[in-house]
Amino acid sequence: MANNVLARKLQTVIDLSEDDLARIEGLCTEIAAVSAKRDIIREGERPEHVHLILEGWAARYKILPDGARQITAFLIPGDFCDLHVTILGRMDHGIVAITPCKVAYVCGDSLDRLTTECTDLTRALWWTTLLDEAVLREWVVNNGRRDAYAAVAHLLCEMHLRMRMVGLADEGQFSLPLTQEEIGDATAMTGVHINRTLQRLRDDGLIELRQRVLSVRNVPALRQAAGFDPSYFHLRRRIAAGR
Amino acid sequence: MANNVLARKLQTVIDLSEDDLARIEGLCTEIAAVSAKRDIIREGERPEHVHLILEGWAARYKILPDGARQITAFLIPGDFCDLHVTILGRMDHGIVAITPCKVAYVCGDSLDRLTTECTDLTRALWWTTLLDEAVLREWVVNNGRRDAYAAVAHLLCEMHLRMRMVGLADEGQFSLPLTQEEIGDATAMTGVHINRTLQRLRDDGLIELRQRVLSVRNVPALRQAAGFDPSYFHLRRRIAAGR
DNA sequence: CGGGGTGTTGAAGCCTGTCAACAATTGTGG
DNA sequence: CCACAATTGTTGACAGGCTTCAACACCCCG
Repeated sequence: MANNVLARKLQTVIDLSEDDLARIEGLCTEIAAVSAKRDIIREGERPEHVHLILEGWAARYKILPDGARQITAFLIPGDFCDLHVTILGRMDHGIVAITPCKVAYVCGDSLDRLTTECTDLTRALWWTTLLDEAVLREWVVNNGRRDAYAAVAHLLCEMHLRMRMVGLADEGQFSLPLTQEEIGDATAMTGVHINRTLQRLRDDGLIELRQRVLSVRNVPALRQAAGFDPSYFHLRRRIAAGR
Repeated sequence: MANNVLARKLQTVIDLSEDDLARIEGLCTEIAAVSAKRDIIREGERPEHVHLILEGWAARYKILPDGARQITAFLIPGDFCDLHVTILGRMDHGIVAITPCKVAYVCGDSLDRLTTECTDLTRALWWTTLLDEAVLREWVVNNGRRDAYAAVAHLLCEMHLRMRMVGLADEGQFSLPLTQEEIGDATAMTGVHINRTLQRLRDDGLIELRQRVLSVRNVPALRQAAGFDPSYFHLRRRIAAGR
């Protein structure tokens, strides 16, 4: 398994040559540490670099006029924060570190060079963007048509699969460093109701969640409760399976 | 103003040369008519062509296990249905024609040729994809943190601006061929509640909606009620303004 | 050891859903 | 062009899921 999280993620869709691996590694030379609750990028900024999460969790969010917060994505190692800014120019939302993070500052030029020289890698980067979009569509469904129980279950299924994709989950257990309030800001509910919902998921024997570690007790049952169908990830067969 | 809807849309972000216009026109040679309520593409399909809406409205949607439908996007003239399928391969959702539509079947090869030969046009196509993503983030917010009144208002603001971008709205008035049920499937509410919400918007003097034509009586007030900030469209200044 | 953030619990209220009936509009076939 | 059917819009009463508010327990960190 590759050393670099981004490489591990891309390997879920294409095979990488030694040269590819070296190029990816070469993108991640400038690294910064961001402490928890600090913004990695703020709305309105025009960042010069593209930010790539190497360690820790972060969240995309929007703040509404009344002060409410909606998280529109969780970012885990291997995820780009702002691949789109190279074209759109300006951030239309903020990104905050949930845990302490290590973030790579990828220079736009080296990305450009990569996209002209390696068509396979370029396709894989396109894929990450389109995957983000597919995940986002699923979040619309989550906030729209699923009740609390299914929505929370679906979020857990998604994060489980994504953590597995980058080798950060083993046997149905992985680090989930979210407060109930943060889960609520993602699924559009209050922390209080997330609390009650997690209790039901626990009581039903689907999960265990202690000390910020989630254990999925019963993958098929959790997926069923969530109505989770991993095909929107467009993965090779093996990885999409529960374990 | 360009004749082709896609060209009009792209002109909101870049200037197009005569050559560019001709190339865009050249993409739209094979055209099919799809009648209302027919699927343009079904979930699971692997379309050979990329579909581009030339006339009419369509909707991206997902069906949940219990049969509920969530619309994740409305597609209007100038919108691509499945630019992503060239990379992801398989549709993870369906697209249905809301009104009778004219759809261009764009051949993947001619798109590939365009992307290797015209860097500006390629950037503009990237932009359309990234814009779709920005809109999707706003829909997560809509289904999550906005109440019925603000959510419906926001949807109307969005569609108004998008229709203006392709020259299909004049002076705060445009064709909105949606049933209240369809608006409900987009904003995650029932048709009944959409009905009551639209009445409130009417009573408050913000809109008029008759015979599938929406008149925005008071653009600033509607935007205020929605918490609508057009900056997520990343447009040139003039177009983003209300009229 | 103390304090701030986080998790937990209960009671009350509101927004939206559900169901059902009817009105209005649109579409269709003769 | 009319008559009928089907879809869409409208209204009311009632139910329910989630929110709000508030108090308290817990836990980790300095």
